[in-house]
Amino acid sequence: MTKAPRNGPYICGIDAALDVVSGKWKGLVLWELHTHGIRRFAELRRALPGVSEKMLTQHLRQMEEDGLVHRTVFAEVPPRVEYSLTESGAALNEALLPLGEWGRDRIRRRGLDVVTDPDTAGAAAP
Amino acid sequence: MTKAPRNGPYICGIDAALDVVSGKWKGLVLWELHTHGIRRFAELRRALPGVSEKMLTQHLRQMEEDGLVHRTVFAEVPPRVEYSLTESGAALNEALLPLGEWGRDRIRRRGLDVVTDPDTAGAAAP
DNA sequence: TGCGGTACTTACCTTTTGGTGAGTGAGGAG
DNA sequence: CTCCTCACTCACCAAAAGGTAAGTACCGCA
Repeated sequence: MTKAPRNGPYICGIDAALDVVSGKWKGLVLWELHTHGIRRFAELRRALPGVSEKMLTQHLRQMEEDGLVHRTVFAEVPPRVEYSLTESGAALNEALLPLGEWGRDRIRRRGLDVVTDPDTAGAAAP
Repeated sequence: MTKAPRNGPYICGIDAALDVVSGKWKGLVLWELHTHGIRRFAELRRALPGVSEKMLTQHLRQMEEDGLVHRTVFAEVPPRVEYSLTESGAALNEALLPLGEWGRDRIRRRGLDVVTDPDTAGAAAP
């Protein structure tokens, strides 16, 4: 049987929200799509340092199922697939902003490591 | 050697924040401590439907290490241990509020299941 | 005398998650 | 002619997360 779409039962809203963003790269995908609007598969892959193709497709499919991203396939050669945020995905991103700020604060206070790669540099990080 | 405290390297603040709240019950523990101020171990266990003792202690220890909760042990018989939020933990909770609202919205819109237990009923859920 | 409550720890097991490396099929660059 | 790019899929494996059941030491209650 195929994996059912995540559907609880949940204990509260945070529970439901965390279910949808938990996954090693989902937060980053959300942020990348937020800052760039539309991204192709390979662009996302390059933007996420260390992601495997399998995980990226897996996460993108789940996020599509969860109504967070649009997936548009162009019947071209070479193939082209574009991803962008749905309204719900954009709202989720908004809701994640305070969390990102808390995280940056925490990194500052505790002197934690941050990976800096050329793509991320220059853009305001969440 | 013991598990090192979570310390990145992180790609952004959301990354760091999600690292700290990811864990099946952490969001709920945070919320429970937020709404009640101080809770004992057994109270938390009863408040989280289905949590095992092992997971609860494990999560509480990690959260203590991460500076989210205070742990006060009373050298009494029977043993008494009280948990409460640190300043950082309280700030994290604040940062989670918009996320909780997004989650509740999602539950409403998609008609997802919610577990309702007597303890949670009556309090405003996150 | 035996049970339940207190806050755990430990050993063992299953489930979930993530990573690796290969294959696909057509076009464009060298 | 060969390699690279595109956007995947598939089979297999390793690690992490989580669950189960038992044991600990002491008390109050019946």
